Amino acid sequence: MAKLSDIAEEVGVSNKTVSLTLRGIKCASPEISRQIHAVSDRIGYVPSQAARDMRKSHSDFIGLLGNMVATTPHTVELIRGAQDEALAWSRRLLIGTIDKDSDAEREFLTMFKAHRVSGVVYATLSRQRISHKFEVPTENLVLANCGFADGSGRSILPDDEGGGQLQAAHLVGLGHRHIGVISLAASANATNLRLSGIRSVFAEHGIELESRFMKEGIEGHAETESYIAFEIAKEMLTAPDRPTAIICGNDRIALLTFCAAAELGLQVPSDLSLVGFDDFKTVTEGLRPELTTVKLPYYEMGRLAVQAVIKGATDQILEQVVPCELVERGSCGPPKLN
Amino acid sequence: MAKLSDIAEEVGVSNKTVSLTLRGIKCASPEISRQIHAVSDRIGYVPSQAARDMRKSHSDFIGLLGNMVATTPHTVELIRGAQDEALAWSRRLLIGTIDKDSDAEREFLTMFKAHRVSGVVYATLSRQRISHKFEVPTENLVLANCGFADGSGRSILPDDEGGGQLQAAHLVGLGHRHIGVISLAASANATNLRLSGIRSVFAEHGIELESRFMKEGIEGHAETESYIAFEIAKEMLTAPDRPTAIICGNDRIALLTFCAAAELGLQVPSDLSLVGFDDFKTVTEGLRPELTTVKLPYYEMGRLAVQAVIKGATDQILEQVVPCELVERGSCGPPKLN
DNA sequence: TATAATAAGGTAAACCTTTACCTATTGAAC
DNA sequence: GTTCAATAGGTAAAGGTTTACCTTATTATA
Repeated sequence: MAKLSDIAEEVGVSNKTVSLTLRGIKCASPEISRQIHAVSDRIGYVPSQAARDMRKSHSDFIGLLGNMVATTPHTVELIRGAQDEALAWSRRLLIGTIDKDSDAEREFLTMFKAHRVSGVVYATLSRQRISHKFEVPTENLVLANCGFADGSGRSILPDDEGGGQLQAAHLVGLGHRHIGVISLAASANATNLRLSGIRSVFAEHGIELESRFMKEGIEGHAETESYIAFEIAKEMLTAPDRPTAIICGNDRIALLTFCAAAELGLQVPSDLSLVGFDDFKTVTEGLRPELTTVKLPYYEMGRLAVQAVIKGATDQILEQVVPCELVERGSCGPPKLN
Repeated sequence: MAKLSDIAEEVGVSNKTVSLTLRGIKCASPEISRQIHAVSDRIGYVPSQAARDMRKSHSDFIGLLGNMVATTPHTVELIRGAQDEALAWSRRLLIGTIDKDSDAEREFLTMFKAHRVSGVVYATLSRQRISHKFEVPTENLVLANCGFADGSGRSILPDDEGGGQLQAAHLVGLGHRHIGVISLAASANATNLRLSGIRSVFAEHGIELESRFMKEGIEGHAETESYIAFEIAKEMLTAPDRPTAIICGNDRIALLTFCAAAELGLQVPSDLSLVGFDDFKTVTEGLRPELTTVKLPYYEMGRLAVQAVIKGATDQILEQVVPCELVERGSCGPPKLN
C-alpha cells in the first residue's frame, strides 16, 4: 500500500513537506505543493490511520456500546445522531451492539480501550437504571437513555415527564375530560415519570384520573414482558362511561388499542382519540388514520451523548434532559358531544 | 497508558517474552509467565491496536457501509449478523451508515481504507441494483441485499422468489383459491421476483391471478414513495367476488390492509386471510391477531456477507441466495365456505 | 549595508508492538 | 565425551506518520 515516503521520494522532497502539505498546512512552494497533490491523487494515497493513531498515542475513535434489542428502529436513529455529531468533529465511531450484559460487553470495552478511544457512549434502548459496574474501567463515559442507579456519572435522558405532559395537554386541549391511560409496565423507569407529567396536566385542569382507567399494557418485564394492552383496551372500552381518549405508553400499545377499538366497532378519532409514544414510524405512519404520538429524541440523544464525550467531563452538568416532541397526525380529535 | 515495556521492565524480561506470553504462546518459564500475567492484570494492560495494526500493515477491521433508511429495525439485524460473524473470526467491524449516495459514502470508504480494512460489506435496506461506481476503489467488496446492475461483483441476496412461493403456498395449502395481491412498487427489484414465485405456485394449482386483484400498494419510489395500500385494499375488498386472502408486499401493506378490513367490518382471519413480508416484529407481533409473514433473512445476510469477505474472492460463487422463512402466526385461516 | 524576519525545506526521533535471528544452558542419545 | 535438540531467553529492526529542532536563502526594515 502506498505510503507517504513514496510520494516524498517521487517528488523529491522530505516526508515532512508531504505530510504538512496534504494536511493543508502551507509549507511548500505552489509548484511543489501541486506536484505532491498530483502524485497523491494518482496513486490514491490514503494515510495509515494506525500509524497516525500510534504517533499521537490516541485515536479519534469514540466507542458506542449499545445494549439494544433489535426490534425497534430507534437504535439506528441513535447511531445516526451519534455518527453525525462525531463526523462534525472529525471523530470516528466504533460501534458495538450487545444483547444482554454478556461477555460481549467486556470484549467491546476492551476493544475500545485497545483503540485508545477518547470516550465511550453506553446506550440502552429503554430508559433504565444501570446497577452493574463495568468490568473494564472506562474513562469519559456518557450514558444515553440510562443512568447509574447511584446517581453517579453523566447521562443523557429523555424528558419523559414532559412527554407525558405533551400527551395529556394535547387531549385536554381538544376538549377531552375523560381520558384513560394504558401505560408501560410499572417496573419501567419511564412509567412513573410520564404518569407524573400526565397527572400534573390533569391536576391543572381539575381532571380526575380514575384508577379503573389507568392500567398497564405490559406484563412482566425485560426478558419475559408480554403485551396485554389488547385485552386491557377492550375492557376499558366496554366499561360504562368509557373514556373518550386513551393515552398509550408506546406506539405498540396504541396499535393494540387501535385493534381493540376496531374490533368493537369504534372509529378513530371520531369515537376514540388515541395518542402514542415513541414515534415508531411503521406504526404511526402505517395506521389509518395515522397515529398522533410523542416522539422520543433518539437522534438527539445520540448527538448529545457524543457531544458530551467530546467536551469531556469538564462541565458540571451530570444529567442532560432532552425534550420530547408532539407529532400531530390523525388519531386525535375533539370528543363527541353526547 | 501502560505499555508492553512497562511490564517487561518490572518483571525484568524482554519485550518479546512479554508479548509472546500474553498472547498465550509458550516461551517463558512458569514462574516468569505467572509474574507477567500478574503485572499485566494489576496495571490493566491492553495492547495498543494501532501499534499492532501498524506492525502487521493491515487491520482486522471489516468495513460495513449501510445505505439504510432509519425506519426499520432490519438494519440492526443485519449489523448483528455481521458483527457476530466478524467476532467469531476475531475480526472487528467498522460501521458507517449513510442516507443517500452522498459525500458520506466517499468519506467512509476513505476511512475504511485508512484503516486498511480487509474488506467491505455494502448493504442496502431494500433490494436494489447499484449502478453507481464507488469513488474510492475498494477491494474485496461484498454487496448485501443488492447487486451491481451489470452483474459484476459478489452479492448476498434474499430469495425473493422463494419468499413469494412461501406466501402463496401457505394460503393455497389452507384452501384459498381466490387470492389477491397487493405488491410493492413495480419499480422495486423484489416485486417481480416475488410475483414470479407466487405465479409459479398458482400455476401449479391451476389458480388464476386476476389483474383486478393484483395491484401495487406503493406509489412512486425511493424518496417520493407513498403507501396507497389502504385505498387499494378497500377497493379490492368491496369488489364483487372479493378475494378470501391477500398476499402483501410487506408488513406495512399488510397493516394498511388490516385497517381497511377493520373499517369494512371484516374479521381477520375468518373473513380474510392476510400474509405479510419482512417479519417486522412491531407490526407482526403487534397486531391482533398476529400477522403471518415471510421473514427476510437480514441477520443471515449480514453473517454471510462478512463470511464472504473473510473467505475472500477465492470462491467462484458470485451470487449467494439466502432462503426466506414463513413465520406462521394468526392471520391466516381456511376460507369461509359460502 | 547590516539585521531581522520570513519562506521553504530537511533530519531524525518517537509512538508501541511484533518477529527474524541470535545465544546460552540443559539433557539425552550415540 | 561429543553432538543434537529443545528450552528459555535476548536484541534490534521494521511498520508509517508526525513534529521538535535545524538550516539556508530570500526579502524587508532600520
